[in-house]
Amino acid sequence: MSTIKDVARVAGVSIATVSRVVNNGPKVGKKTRVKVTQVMEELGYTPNANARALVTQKSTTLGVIVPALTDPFFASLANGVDTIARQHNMQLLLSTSQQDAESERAAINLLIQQRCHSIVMHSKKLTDDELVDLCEKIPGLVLIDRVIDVIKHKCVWLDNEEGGKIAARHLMSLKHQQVACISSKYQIEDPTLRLRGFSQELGRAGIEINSQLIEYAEPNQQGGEIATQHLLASGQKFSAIFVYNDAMAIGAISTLEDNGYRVPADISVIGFDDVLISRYSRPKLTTLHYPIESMAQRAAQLSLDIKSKAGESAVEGYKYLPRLVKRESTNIKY
Amino acid sequence: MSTIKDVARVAGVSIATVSRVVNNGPKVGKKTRVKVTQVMEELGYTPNANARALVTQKSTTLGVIVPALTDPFFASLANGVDTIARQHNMQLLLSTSQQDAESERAAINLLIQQRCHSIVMHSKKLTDDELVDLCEKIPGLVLIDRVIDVIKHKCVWLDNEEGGKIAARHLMSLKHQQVACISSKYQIEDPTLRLRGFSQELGRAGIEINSQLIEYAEPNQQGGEIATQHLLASGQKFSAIFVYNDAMAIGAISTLEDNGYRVPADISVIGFDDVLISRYSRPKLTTLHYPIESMAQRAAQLSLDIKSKAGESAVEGYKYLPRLVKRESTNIKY
DNA sequence: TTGAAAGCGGTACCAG
DNA sequence: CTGGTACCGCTTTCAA
Repeated sequence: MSTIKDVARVAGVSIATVSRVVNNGPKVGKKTRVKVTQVMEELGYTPNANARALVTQKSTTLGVIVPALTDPFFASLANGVDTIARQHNMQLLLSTSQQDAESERAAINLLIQQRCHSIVMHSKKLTDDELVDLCEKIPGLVLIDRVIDVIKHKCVWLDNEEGGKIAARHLMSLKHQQVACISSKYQIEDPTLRLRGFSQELGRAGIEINSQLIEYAEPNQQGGEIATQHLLASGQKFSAIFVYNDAMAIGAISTLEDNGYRVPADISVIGFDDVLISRYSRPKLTTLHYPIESMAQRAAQLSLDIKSKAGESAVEGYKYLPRLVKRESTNIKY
Repeated sequence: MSTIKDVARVAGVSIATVSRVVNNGPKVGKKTRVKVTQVMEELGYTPNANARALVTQKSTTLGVIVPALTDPFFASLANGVDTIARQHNMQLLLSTSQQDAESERAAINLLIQQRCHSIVMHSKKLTDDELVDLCEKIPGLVLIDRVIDVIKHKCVWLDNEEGGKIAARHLMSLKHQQVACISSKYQIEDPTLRLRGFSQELGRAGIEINSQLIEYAEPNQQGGEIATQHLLASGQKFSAIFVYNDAMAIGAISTLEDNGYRVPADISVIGFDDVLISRYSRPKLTTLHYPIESMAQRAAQLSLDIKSKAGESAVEGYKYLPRLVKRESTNIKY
């Protein structure tokens, strides 16, 4: 791989001049510029980003930390960050965090080693304190899908509680009175907030959720199936189910139909997230759109902005609202 | 961010010594080692990967080039590479190529700038010649989902033709005689090979595909729907459809059912790829598993191996076979 | 066992 | 407009 020196030697100029040409610097004679450019071509010269980063103390790399890419939700998140990265001629440096605190720490350390100054991190396992510390060390660190009050201005998150409320209003507008819920057995923030918003909003209309109609299960399709079996077995009546996420919702629908219930004719089902599969399911799933890709773009932009506006207080975190996507799995109760 | 010099100064040793400690180098007094380690902690010192890469001419980064991450197929590919990267304490450097030749070139150039020596590339737009040239320039470049004869040893690909044959055998074993095909309107290699294998194998059994029963459409759900409408409208009889990919297959099923046909009771449908949605569809899709994640791991490993065994001829490319995954969308013809 | 010093490939300032 | 040169942070001989 040829270096700037090679180019300089062959072109018969100094490395300083080559550097100017490479960076479109001013004050380079036209002739010289042409000559140097030509030699660069000949030699297939490409500047070494490491050397550049070293001397300029800038990185052309945008870091992302997600649990894994196999989950389409996180793939979309990474994709959103990539969109912004491309706009700035930067590249994604990806670190996966495998759902445990230690990996999350390792992931961020690797990014620090690479002197990646802008990072979008999805962290569920590190404590608030640890994240606050990290934010101090890395000014360009932005958290996504999480809010921590003291560093709100570096957070981009979804209002899960409002999502629950929207779902509740939707079902009520469809005249449903007896509703069931399927939540995640992992009592992290998201499911708790969604459920809380949901029941609060129902409560405001005088509807109380029968606690026998709340099931907790693995947040995947099978979990949805099992939870639905329990719901059915409970003997309680219900005309609609609010499900923690789309995968579970699809599992729920499948169990419902296997048991002779039509969706949405007999029972309405509403999911959450609006991931790819919700569009492919039959009936197509009514769900709450989680605008993760926009959020990721916003987070990436925020991370980049912090750097440029260092010191200014203009940069703000951002709360997103889920949006109801009415498809086919919910209907008015007869 | 503190540097090696800071550590050296505070610890009262030379930077050479600090470097030795960092790299677990030999010949460091125990006391010194402890002292230095402690100072590193205090200062929160992290070695600068750029500086290291510069002097060692090695990269701790594994490059991946895919069209985009939104497609779960490519997300899985990236994930496979990440798995290997993690095993080697490396990180993913991701460049997206947006489906056009120019972006693919740009993507790889960015990786070259970063002096990323191991790269797994999914390229459909660059010409064979261009890729062969690139392979020469970048020894660690490995192609995935593509074979080029001269550089076969740097390719990891799927035998699409065999996939078509397997599908054909499966449908024949189910007694289907009149089969339809839905292919992609983009006549790149994959659909062509799948279709060729499929019809060849049928041909061996004396079954010819009625050319009116071959439809070409956009390779997505909607394309599958439209193609199926055409098939139905043609008035031709058929009891099974071999579909180019799962998204189209799901579209096909949906149109079939909308028109009163039961899948698989009336018509069997077989897809290709075995992406996430095929497990979520109703009926669950019978399809050909495309082991993209294993393939990606293999490609990444290959890329890494090339570097270490430079010069040796041991490294070989690898052809993968798709595997039939029998689920619910195909059944014996009555 | 430790330190001094020569780079790795660039950038940017200062002279000329 | 161009060249000389002092670093950027680190690894790696070579001596001590």
